[in-house]
Amino acid sequence: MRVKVLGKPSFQEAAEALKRSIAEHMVAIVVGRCTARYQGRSTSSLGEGDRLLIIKEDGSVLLHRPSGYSPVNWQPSTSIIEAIGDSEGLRIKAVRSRPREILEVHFNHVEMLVLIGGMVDDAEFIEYMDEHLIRDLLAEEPWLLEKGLRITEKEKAVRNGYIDLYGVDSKGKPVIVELKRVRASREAVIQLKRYVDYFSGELGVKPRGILAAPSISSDALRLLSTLGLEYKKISLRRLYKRVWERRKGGLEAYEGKGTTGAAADNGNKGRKYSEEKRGG
Amino acid sequence: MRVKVLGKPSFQEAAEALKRSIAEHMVAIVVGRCTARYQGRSTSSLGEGDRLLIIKEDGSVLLHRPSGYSPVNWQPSTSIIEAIGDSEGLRIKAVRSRPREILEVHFNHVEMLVLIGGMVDDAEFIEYMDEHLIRDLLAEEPWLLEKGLRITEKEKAVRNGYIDLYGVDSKGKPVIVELKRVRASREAVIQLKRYVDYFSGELGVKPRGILAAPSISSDALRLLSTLGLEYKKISLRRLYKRVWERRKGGLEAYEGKGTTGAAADNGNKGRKYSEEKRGG
DNA sequence: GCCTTGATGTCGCGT
DNA sequence: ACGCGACGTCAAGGC
Repeated sequence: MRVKVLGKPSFQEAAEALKRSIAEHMVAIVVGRCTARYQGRSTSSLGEGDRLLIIKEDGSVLLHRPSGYSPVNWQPSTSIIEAIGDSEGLRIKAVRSRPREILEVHFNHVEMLVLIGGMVDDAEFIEYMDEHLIRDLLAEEPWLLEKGLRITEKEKAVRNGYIDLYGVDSKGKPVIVELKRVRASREAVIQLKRYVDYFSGELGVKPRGILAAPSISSDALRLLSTLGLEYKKISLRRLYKRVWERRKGGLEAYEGKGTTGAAADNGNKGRKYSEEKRGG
Repeated sequence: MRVKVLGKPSFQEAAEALKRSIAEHMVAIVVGRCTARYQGRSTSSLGEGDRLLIIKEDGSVLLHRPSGYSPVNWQPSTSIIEAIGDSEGLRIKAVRSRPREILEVHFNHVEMLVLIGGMVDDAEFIEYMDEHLIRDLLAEEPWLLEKGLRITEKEKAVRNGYIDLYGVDSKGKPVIVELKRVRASREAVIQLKRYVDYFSGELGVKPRGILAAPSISSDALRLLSTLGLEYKKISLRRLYKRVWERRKGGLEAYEGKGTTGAAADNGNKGRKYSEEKRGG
């Protein structure tokens, strides 16, 4: 990591440094006073204020105000970036082709410029208990959802979208499970309804529809019963514990999806889960 | 704006500086090598790498990798932040109470620390052509949507949600308009269907359902016709031009919603639009 | 490329 | 606080 700091550079100096930094895929931070204009999917204009502009290695551009989580203006990684410095100020223009979007940031004061080269970050980001992992666990251990339930397919593609879990209950009735890792809203109910409708129409059989979530809004629950669907409460904490036990127990790897490094797809997409334990 | 830069500070120095910066609501940037752990709504762990940590005035925490739009880990503004520096490293812990979330970032190398005090940013952020503005324009000038259409209500609350525009067509038939600023997908069609169904059931009258959007996916269009609903293409560019003309023409203010500064709610929420011009 | 879904989504508004 | 919908959502995965 090589860091270079320019304090109160001239606009020309700043522009030159930025150009080099962009060409060499460095990370640049501009601290100063600016305005911004955006045109593309929407149109916005931002008055003058003190901000933080970050240009990343891949050309992502983030303009941050002194407060708040989200950038006030930005450009995703696919953008082409220009920096122009003249007597009037430092202009940074980031253009994206598809969709066509232009972000222009105009600094009339640059307090500081930081250039960072050679940042190395190959590390794996592991996320536990995303929906994917919950789905895999419940596919392997469907009794956590309901006694006697047998799951035959995960992420089953249907015309309408994707069914999280599909299977058969103890009485031989088909079951569609829609999974949410957060409180279920009306939207989730509607999503489930869609899949159930598809099956009713396509196969002539009305399957049970189960919405599995840690909690559900009262409105959603009401709608659910109106539509003849079911709610099954799940405990993320309990599922997480179960995943952890499995990993310790040396069963199959439940590593969670890594954004970098080895993926943990255990490749049993079409596998049938024949044995149903009654260990609950 | 006061900026202070510490190059390769000791962990203790860095922690002290950060504590001060947090207490005084400054903006701080840490450049260095770190790992991170998060636990709360989800759980994640991030291996060692070179990153950018930003702590804002309101206590927002953003941990950015050298690439990509979104932070790899973060904490929104409501968090309480601790900084501890010892021989092993610099630890930053950001805790949020509701929901309970903890983010810990552990730097084993600090390349640079930047502290920025007194950032001033009161500027207004103006966004043109969000859905709200389009809705207001079309409510005022419904002939842009269809000749003879009369809009009686905006954002009409019904059991199912909110109808963007509600009115009556030239033949006296009720019309429900669902508006999308972006390409309409199947979801939008389903949303519209819901409202139409509500009206059919509740009032015993089947209204026309119009999906107004700049474009529509082929699947969504197919579904739309199956359901007996209509698609009306709108041109954002044209609408934008119209808004601009109105503003220039000195009609009512169409300022777009400002996140800071004066809001532009022209307060005609329940207003009826009696006159229908046939100027199209 | 289009389409669909998930997300620690975030944000803003209304009740 | 919850509920709900928009977002320049972003990002990933299928086709």
